[in-house]
Amino acid sequence: MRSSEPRAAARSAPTIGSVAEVAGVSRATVSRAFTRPQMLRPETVEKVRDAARRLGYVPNPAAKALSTGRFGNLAMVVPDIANPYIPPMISAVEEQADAAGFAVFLGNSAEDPAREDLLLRKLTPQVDGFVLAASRMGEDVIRRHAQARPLVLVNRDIEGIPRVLIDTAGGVAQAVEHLAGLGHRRLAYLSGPPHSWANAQRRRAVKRTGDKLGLEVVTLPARLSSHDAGRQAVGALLESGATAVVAFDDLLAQGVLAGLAERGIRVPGEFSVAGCDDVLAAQTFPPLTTVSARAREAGATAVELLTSRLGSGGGAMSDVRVMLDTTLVVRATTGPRPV
Amino acid sequence: MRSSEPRAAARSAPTIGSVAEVAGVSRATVSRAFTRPQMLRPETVEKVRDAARRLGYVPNPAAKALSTGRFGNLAMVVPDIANPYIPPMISAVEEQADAAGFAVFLGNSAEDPAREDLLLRKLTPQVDGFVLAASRMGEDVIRRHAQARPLVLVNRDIEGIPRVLIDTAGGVAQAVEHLAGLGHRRLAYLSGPPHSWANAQRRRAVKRTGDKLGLEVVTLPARLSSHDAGRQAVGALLESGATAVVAFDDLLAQGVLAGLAERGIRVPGEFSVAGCDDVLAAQTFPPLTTVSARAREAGATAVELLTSRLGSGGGAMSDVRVMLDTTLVVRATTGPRPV
DNA sequence: TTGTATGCGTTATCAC
DNA sequence: GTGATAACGCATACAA
Repeated sequence: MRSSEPRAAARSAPTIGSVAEVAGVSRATVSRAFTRPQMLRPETVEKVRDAARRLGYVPNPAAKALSTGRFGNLAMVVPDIANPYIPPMISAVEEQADAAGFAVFLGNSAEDPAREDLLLRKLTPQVDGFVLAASRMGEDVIRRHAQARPLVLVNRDIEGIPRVLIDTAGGVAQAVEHLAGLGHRRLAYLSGPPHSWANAQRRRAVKRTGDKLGLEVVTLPARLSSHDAGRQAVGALLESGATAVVAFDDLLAQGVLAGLAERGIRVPGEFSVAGCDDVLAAQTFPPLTTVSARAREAGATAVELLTSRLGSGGGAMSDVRVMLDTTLVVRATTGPRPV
Repeated sequence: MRSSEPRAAARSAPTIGSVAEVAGVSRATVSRAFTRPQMLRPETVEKVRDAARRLGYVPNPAAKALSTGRFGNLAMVVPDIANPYIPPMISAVEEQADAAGFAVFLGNSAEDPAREDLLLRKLTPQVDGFVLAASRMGEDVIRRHAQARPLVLVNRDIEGIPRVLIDTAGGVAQAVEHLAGLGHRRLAYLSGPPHSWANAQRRRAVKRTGDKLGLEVVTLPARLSSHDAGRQAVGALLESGATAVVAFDDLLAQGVLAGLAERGIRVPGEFSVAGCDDVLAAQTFPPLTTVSARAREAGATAVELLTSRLGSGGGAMSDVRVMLDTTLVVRATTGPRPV
């Protein structure tokens, strides 16, 4: 079956067989020396490891996977890698997975549910589990994938599927209270992606807290999370009569800042702006009041849930739902209501 | 060898055997229906594909890899996924790889050459090739890896290894000319990571162009590419007597803008700032004059090089070195020398 | 054009 | 404690 020339990829990499030969033992013994050393005499283990080291032997994961049905790989699928709250999460997932001995596939769905579904289908046969960040797929589709492989969701709340939720409701509520405390009476919420769990959560939190404090709350659509969308929303924002805005995320908030600056409206003197996710930190001008994100922790936690479940032989746990609290970080874009 | 319970990962996924059974053909025919349809009668192909579809058959990549020595996977390794010029590149790599039928592993070296080396070693046995962005590893180490697997570098210039270089020298030279044209006589270059090819290239371009135009050029170290590093460099910047700065990248430039704003120094009225990479677009205040990046194209090109080389049976081409030109994007942070 | 037989590198089940 | 050997799922020489 082998073509005439050596295979393209691994040309004559040492196999378990060559190690066995050099060590003067059987292939089975070599295998055991790595997977179950306690079954062997210590000196045998040493002998085998020595031979392996000399040959530069590395186990072939494809063969291992074929035999065990386990791959040593995870996949992380995200809606938009360019969104700044994603990379820290990826980074945390990668670190945590690496520490647990897993390599990580990355998939970018570009906010397209169909593409996300396809990605999962293609990745399934070579991963042990998935981390899905802010999945845009339908609940039924997610459930189907969860049946094929262990799967942990981040910022998507589906009962029965392990999930890590960054609970921005608390932080957003604090933002509303903060603005109310500064005397604002009419407040706008600038929406994010419509299918986003986070957006629904934040919108609700603004509304509820605003109602409680007797504020008027208007909700403005933005459709996308982007700088431009924020800038373009400024017109509607000013027409709404609000004196302060809570934006779905920092990108939108930054766009709003730019749009206000263009119109010569001073922040926070004439208008207050709060963001969410704390991804731009103090990088805006003025430094943005925002809600802390904990994206790194969310990623790390998701992998912990996944690997612990994989370790326990895939035994389904009861419903797991981890909430990560958030708090308001007051910087310099919020101030007293203009008089 | 199978343990009593079904394997953890793929429980009874349909195999080529089940498809063969349903379609009433041999397993070899099923295999050929997917890999070499032209060898079969069209109706046979149709019959097989039909059965496969009904069963939801997905080829097992581990078995395929074991048999062919090809994996259908690429790995992309980056120094720091949080650096905003990286995600667009990853995104492009992913798209292009996906289009060519490859899945993508992502590795984050955290700027650590040893970690990068380890990552590659662990990934090697399950990928067909690598894209290394701004690798921090030693040249000999890279060459060794390149011997094990086809490998394309981005922004790292090693003879004999295919590489895609974003040639910011041109854009940076334009920036210096632009500043000279505005009357600046003393100019600073704010450095980036010391082991970075891009940093060396940009520093040289500033120096050379400055010399040519009779400007005084001072080079300031920054060690890191970060907002804070830029802000902290402002003191040294002002002491240097320069009236304009070209920063290694936009992040540094943005930090400089913040540091200047803190001191009440107006941009571009009293000081001019230019960045590089165009990752913040118009998101700074004022919108940043910078050098275009083309990170997406670089990523896509790298994958093209890689897959074309893989397609051609791994036959080594002669030296490949793709340069992507850049140009200056003038926005609002550069202006006439203060009088 | 299609079927048969074999091997890819590993783990696991038996023997010894 | 260790050695044969049969899977795992697929691709391919070879036979028909």
